[in-house]
Amino acid sequence: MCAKIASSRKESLLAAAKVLFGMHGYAETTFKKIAQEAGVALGLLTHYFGTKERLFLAAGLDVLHDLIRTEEAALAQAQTGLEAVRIFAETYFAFATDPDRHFLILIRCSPFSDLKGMAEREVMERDFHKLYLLLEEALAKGVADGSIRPVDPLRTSRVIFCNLVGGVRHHLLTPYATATLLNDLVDFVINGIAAPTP
Amino acid sequence: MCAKIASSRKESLLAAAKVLFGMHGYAETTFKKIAQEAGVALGLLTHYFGTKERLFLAAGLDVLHDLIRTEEAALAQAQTGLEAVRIFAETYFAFATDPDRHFLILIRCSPFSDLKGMAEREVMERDFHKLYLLLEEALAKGVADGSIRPVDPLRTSRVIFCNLVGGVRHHLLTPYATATLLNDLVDFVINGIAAPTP
Amino acid sequence: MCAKIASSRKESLLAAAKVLFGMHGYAETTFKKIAQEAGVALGLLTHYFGTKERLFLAAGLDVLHDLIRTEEAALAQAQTGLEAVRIFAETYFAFATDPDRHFLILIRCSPFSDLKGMAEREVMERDFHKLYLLLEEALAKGVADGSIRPVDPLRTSRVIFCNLVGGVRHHLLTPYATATLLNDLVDFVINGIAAPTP
Amino acid sequence: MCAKIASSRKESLLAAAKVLFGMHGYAETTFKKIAQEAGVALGLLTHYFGTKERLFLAAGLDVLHDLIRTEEAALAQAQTGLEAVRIFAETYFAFATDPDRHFLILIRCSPFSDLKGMAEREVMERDFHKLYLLLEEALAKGVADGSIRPVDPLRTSRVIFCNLVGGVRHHLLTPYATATLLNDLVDFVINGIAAPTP
DNA sequence: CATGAATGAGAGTTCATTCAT
DNA sequence: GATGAATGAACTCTCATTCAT
Repeated sequence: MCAKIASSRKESLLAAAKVLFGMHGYAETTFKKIAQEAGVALGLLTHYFGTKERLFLAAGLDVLHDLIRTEEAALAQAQTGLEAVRIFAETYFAFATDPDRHFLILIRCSPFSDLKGMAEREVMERDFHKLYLLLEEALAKGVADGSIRPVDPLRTSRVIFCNLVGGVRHHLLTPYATATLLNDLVDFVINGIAAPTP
Repeated sequence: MCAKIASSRKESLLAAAKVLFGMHGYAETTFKKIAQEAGVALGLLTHYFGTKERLFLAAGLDVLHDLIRTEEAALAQAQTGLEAVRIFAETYFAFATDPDRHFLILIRCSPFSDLKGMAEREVMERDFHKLYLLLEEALAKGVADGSIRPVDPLRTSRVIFCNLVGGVRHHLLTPYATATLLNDLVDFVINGIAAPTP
Repeated sequence: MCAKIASSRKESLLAAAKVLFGMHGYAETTFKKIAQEAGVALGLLTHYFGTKERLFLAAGLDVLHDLIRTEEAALAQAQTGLEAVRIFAETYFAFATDPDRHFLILIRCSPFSDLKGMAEREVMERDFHKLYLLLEEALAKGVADGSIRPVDPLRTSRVIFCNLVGGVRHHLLTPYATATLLNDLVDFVINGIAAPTP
Repeated sequence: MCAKIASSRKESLLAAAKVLFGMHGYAETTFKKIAQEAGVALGLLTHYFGTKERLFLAAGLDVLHDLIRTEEAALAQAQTGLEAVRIFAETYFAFATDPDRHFLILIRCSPFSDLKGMAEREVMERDFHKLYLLLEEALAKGVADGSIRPVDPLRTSRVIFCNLVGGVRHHLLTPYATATLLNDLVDFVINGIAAPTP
């Protein structure tokens, strides 16, 4: 029980960090606010996470790993490579738009974030790279099974990721997203890579 | 002469703000650093721009207006709608990757930025919207002149902008961009909307 | 056995405290560092010693009592009063420069230390006074046995202690000590008090 | 007048720092206490002195330079080398026991202090060395003019400084100083080096 | 217009001490 | 006895903003 209590305090802090960093960003989120939101003492933040930056990274990595696991589970259902790409994109958007997944924190500390000076940025970059690999594999598989045009998997994975990243940022941050934007992007991507039907 | 000196001081501050905000972000950039970079007195910042946020916005809007003017000039050369879309995308990327244009500041204060609490965010959103309109007009023109498939200009403009935004962030912020990414994106977009050739 | 374990834990803490307080001073030394250095649980510090100040004092007194016992044992060998004074000074310097004796902690919590606010300072002052008495007795003995000029034992003991304290601080803390300083001081003191040889 | 006001704020802080660092030591003295004692805003401490350590050093060096100037002025009156040594010692003690000179701060940040980790310790050590040189010169002069026994000036200067340092610490920090201690030390030193009178 | 000294609230972080287990 | 998670006051230092000159 001791372990459980300790664990729950740490988890409360991590959860509060995800919410507040996600909603208000790094600079606007203070230790005080996080501790109050989590309902625990201020000092526990340093106790468990060391520094603000490390907490930020921990919160982001937690969501990132969740996303990777979710993608892997979803991709297991795909029959063809083209189907895998569609599933990847749809799962990505579903995850990003589910408030309970706290994708916003990831927007703020991913390699796409504005935060440049972040120490241990490499950890985030390395783990984020795993997502690209999943997409690359799906593309290679589709080229092999004939469901996808003979494209370069590496270059095409980057092009597709631009669609995903742009879509999520439009949807979550701007007033410019149309109601169908995320669906339109999936269609745009699939049409762009699908093998021609004879 | 007196007015000229004052004006050059104000411009020095704005230029320094673009550089520093762009390189180090909002929170990391202080009045002191800006004043030192510009080589003028600290108090002039408040004198000319009021608050830090207003300076940030002024710097961002300056770049945004520059971008809009640049797009308008480039689009004047386009014959067909499809050509206009290509020019729009290429000009956007060329602007974003030209260090002298200080696009980075725009990344940090555009509606795609992580900064939510920004007052006067609407001003930025309103002016940014003009870019969307330019792209929408190009699409509508292309549909009309037959160079572009019969797509919905509004929805398609958002899809294309996702490609532009994702491309710029990949290129400027992450280690994942391939050497051909920006060209690949232009091709991907053009192929996705071009009218079929008989 | 249980008592032995407890005792060894307490002793580990005291030893670690001597080392760390001696090397880095009172403020720089934390409970965490001491517990880690000793390899025992953090809570045992309060358990055994109450407060940080009490631990500091305990560590200092331990070294002080060691010094007093060492002086007493050494003085037992002296034939004349003058010889006793010489032995006292030499023993003092030998003790202070032996790393295993942890004299540094004594420098930091003796009445010569900069630490003014120390509660229970009187305990330290009272026990430190015993050293002065040993030196006073040696001087009185020397005056009585004719080996020392007819000086006032009290006043002269203070003068001699100034030499000892100054010597130790030069040697341990500053870059100004010459290689022969401690020997020079013994000679200077002995020459200053020795009875003239006819 | 602008310069005068600014200067007086800075001087108030330095004066308050001397008093409080001297009375309560480095760790116990906080920015808040210094600013309150000086009657100025907290932020001015960083504004003028950068960090706490730099302020500490500035306060100590200010007193040290005052001491050096005082010694130099006093030594100008000396006829013989022996007289110069006596004047040096008497001036040192007079300075150290004058509350208006704030010698206590020097005790806490001189190379004889317990503070080891102090950055820029070398500055203090270098300037402190000038005192040793003054004493060495006096000794060399005395040896040359026959007022002092043929001693080694370097080694003897260190021995004498041990007397001064030990004397000041006894007087200022401990309850062991006799009423005549500082005079006794001057006599002890002079007797120890004076050339024998025929 | 121009300057930079002055302000003080608030930030992240440290740490002795407590106490439930 | 032994543990280390938990607490929160206090610390140093930052910085946008003000304002007298």
